[in-house]
Amino acid sequence: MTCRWGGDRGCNASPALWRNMVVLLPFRGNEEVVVEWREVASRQTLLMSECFCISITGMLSYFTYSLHFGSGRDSVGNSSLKVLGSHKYEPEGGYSRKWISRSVNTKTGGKKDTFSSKTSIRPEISEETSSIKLNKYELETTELERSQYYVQQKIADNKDLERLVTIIAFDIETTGFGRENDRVIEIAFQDLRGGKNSTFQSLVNPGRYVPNTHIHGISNNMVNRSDVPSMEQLIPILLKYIQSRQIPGGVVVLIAHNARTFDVPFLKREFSRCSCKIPPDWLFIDTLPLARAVMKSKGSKVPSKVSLQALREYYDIPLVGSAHRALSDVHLLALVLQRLTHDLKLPISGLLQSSFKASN
DNA sequence: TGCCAGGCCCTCTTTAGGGCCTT
Repeated sequence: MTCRWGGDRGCNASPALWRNMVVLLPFRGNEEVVVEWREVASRQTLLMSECFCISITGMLSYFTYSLHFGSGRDSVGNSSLKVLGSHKYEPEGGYSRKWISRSVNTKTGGKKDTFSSKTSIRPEISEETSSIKLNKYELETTELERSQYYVQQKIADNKDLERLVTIIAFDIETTGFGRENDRVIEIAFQDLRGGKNSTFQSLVNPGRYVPNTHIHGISNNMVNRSDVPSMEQLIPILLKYIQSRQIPGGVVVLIAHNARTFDVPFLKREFSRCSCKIPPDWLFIDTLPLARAVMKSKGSKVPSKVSLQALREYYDIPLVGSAHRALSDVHLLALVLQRLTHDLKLPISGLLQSSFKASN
């Protein structure tokens, strides 16, 4: 299984062949996904130009998406996505197929940073700082301060900010801890608003041996295959997924456990390796400091157990799926985040105050 | 032969040591 792009309960896409194929595989009983891979040209740059998705109200959903290798002058950061159709599954009577053609603008290159015009001045914060700190700020304004300022300005400008925020939990599985030598082998996202197309998951071909199968259960044979996309091939799809979830004029916030020192630096390194950059308007939040704050507020000694699995046990959240698989951990993180923000009485605006950018 | 991830946080403290977190 290599790709999932799912709805309320998640769907599963599993290309068994890399090119010229349509695959149907069962997922969670009645759910299935149809994936079609098409080779348009010999160039090995994957573009996702067509995406058939899906959708089914009620109990079942299907996603079909078509990927093809781009040709000509297309680039990784500029491609198009079309939602072309959906499959309706009828467990007792087979399929009924209904195709809908709908274009979605998914151009990813040259995206304007809507906050950039507000980064040069910051009077209200300057008034609160000492002269020494002010001088430091003027000389060494950090990206973190800027990103926080973006959010503060956004809150000030728009009282409906919370409606404009897209919070996406994510997780990666890798071949190890080293950013330089290790590689991502699985990645998953979940838009916490839920709804159709709210989850995305894919295995990633690392192009190297997987030494830590005992951790996540992802074996060498599962990912080092021609039908599993490499990170370079997957990045355009990730960008499209995130963009498809972003509300125009809104803020995308990606949340992970230990994001600041593991997931984000790792992701940043993978993007860099593929000559790509994480979009500057993506904000990140690390739930690890939130967990430490909760434990501290409860009187627990810090450091106490604040791993994702320890938090699952602390909040008495049942284990669903396999721990250390990206999508399972993402689902768990979404539930843990609810508890953490509840315990800390932290509204979205407060949560955003702890956000940072990948460039930090 | 030595290194082998890196950052945060706390303590038995202060500039070091060690545990925790991510795979």
